[in-house]
Amino acid sequence: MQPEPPAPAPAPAPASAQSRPTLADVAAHAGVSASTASLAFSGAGPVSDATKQRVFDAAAELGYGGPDPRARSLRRGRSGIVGVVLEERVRAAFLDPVKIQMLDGITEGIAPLGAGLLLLTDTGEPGDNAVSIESAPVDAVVLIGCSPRLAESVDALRRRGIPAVAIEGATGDGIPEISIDNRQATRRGAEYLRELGHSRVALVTLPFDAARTRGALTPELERAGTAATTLERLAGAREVFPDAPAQVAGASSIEEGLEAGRAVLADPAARPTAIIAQSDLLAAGVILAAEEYGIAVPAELSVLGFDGIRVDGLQHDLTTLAQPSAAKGRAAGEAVVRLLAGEVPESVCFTSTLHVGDTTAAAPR
Amino acid sequence: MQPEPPAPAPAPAPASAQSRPTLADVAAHAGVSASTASLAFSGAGPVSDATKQRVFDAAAELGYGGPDPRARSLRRGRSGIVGVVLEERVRAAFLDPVKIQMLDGITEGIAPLGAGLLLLTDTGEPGDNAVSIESAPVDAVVLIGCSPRLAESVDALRRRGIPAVAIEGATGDGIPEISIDNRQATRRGAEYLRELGHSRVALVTLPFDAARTRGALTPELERAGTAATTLERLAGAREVFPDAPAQVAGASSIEEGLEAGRAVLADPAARPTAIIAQSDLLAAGVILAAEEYGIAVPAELSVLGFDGIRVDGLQHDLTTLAQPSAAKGRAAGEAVVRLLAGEVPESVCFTSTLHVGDTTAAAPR
DNA sequence: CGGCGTCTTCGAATCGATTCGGCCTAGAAT
DNA sequence: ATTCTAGGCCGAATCGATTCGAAGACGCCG
Repeated sequence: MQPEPPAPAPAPAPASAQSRPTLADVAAHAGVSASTASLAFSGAGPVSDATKQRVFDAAAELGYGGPDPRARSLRRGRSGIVGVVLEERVRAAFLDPVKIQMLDGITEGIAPLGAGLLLLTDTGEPGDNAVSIESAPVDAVVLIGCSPRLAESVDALRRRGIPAVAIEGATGDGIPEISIDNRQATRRGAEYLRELGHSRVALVTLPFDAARTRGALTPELERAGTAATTLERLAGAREVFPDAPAQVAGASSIEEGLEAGRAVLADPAARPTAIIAQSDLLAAGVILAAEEYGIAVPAELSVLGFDGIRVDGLQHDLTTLAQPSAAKGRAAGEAVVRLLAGEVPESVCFTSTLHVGDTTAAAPR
Repeated sequence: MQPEPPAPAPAPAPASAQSRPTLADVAAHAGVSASTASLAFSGAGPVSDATKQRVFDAAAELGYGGPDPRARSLRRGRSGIVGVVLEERVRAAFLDPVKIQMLDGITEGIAPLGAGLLLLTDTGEPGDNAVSIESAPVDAVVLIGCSPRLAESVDALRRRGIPAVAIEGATGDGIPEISIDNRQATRRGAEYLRELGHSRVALVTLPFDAARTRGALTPELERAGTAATTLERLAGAREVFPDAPAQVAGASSIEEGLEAGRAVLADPAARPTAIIAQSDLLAAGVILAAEEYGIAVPAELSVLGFDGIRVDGLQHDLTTLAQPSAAKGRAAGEAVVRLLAGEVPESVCFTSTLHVGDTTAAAPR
């Protein structure tokens, strides 16, 4: 045996490699063709165990970390990533338990895909090299509470042939939509309050527009409103209490509910006997406001929420319209799976159920 | 003018296309080379406005939705995606305000990259085609509170040459780490309590292990603990109160804090005068437990938290060790940016500040 | 001992875009 | 009028892996 002085590298150290080894390098090192090495890694084709082992050994020796996902996704035409488009900044979305439950449901729904979730925000400008909704390596996207502004992005998605599913957002473009019966549910809740004898009812609503204008609801704001969910729930309440005054909150949070609640309850003379809040967090805030004023809930004031989340720390069992948030997310995820399988999932409208807790009671005489 | 029966498609409709048009198709349609079309889209090279316009027109006509991000990322070697590795399931992570603030900070930190955030969970098995931490098209990853189990994943990252940053998790592998002074901060808080005259102090801690074992802290559990943060904060408290009993919560939530608080405060005889909770949510739960027992906070019981978040709905200004969560996230994001720029960012250890609210007071005589 | 079937392995084309060096042409300078 | 300069555009190689049809080897059966 002769020495081999020109041998580039001994073996264990990937010293010679300027850059990372590729599948081809591994194949060469293992003495097989690139195709065989590929088969070995993907586990698909028929490869003898011996060969497979040889390939893995070579990979280990070269410090090869597996096939490059970029190349793989180019060739396969799939990236294994599902985009989630939020209309707010990440922080805002994550503060809303309903959105979180939906996100969780989505992850559950797309689990069979083994796909990752890419967070995208729908904030105009696709910067220089930014990964926006228009240029993200996603196999499909879930639009959450999408605004009208999304229209062009939706268009881009269609051009790129990326299937989409919308949650709580009418895109009306052949995109399957997952929604709930906002209007009917609220009406049912309102009817329940009427049955309890309430007639002086006030509303605390979610924002109407992107500017999150706060304060008493004005006809102008109501007309200019773009938030579909807010409008639908409002309409449902108005079907029962056409003249109920409404206070608009700036977001769905206890803090905002507290503020709105203070505004509504400030004047003892004009005090309602029941408040319909458009979310549980708002309702929780309203209850705190009532406590501040020494108003007993539900004896003196009934409070109705919406969502059916467990408000961490609230000492009441909120009467609320429980919507299946996680199920919505799961349905969206499953719709994505079907879309990617070439099927055409239908839109789904979930039903909310009235959960009677201890925050509503017969109207005080 | 004659009718054109055999004409495949007029122009606007991409009817003839079996599959989606590619850049090459657009280039051909515009009468330029593929390279020129590419330059036009990327906006980089010198292309006359006229040519550029011709390319865009052709694209519009063909219904071309822009360069395929998969191919682009293969060629460019970057995907524009940053992975965030959470050790829990998505839902769990999103329920923790601290994590959310960090996520938000991360998005802020990596903003100059224009990159998207890919949510990854570190749950063992990289399923068949799953996009796991081992095979995701990410340019870099942020490890959040990573457990020892992550070791092999970290190894895979190194092999694949993917830079990583760790938040609150000792990886000790040349990975820059963003952390806070858990131990010293807790010690400072404990010292403050001692100065107030407290000596009967109990602890309510975060989980020690992945199983989230609840209950009174046993020496075995303490020894087997793998959660660095929990252990550090515990050590800090023990420096001042070596014999303080500890109750372990199953997670950082008000609910868990409430339960732990009940356990600690159940026996009137063995009641402490102060409780050091390892998170604000736990502290909030403890306060609720105190209220249940009719124990006045802070007159009869002082409660110290950790994190400095605003607990939505809590009627107290919590005395707490405020950590800069968002700043931590931002620092991690910035570290990622630097890593991708080829620099070597250093580890950063943030300092928490003692915020004195209205939940601590001198120890009752 | 030869034909045939099966299990492996290999070649070569392909996915879609980017990029670098070179070539061409028009305008400017002398 | 000729040469120089520079802006524009094109060709061809490349990124790294996957995939399908075909070729090779081996064992079995007649």
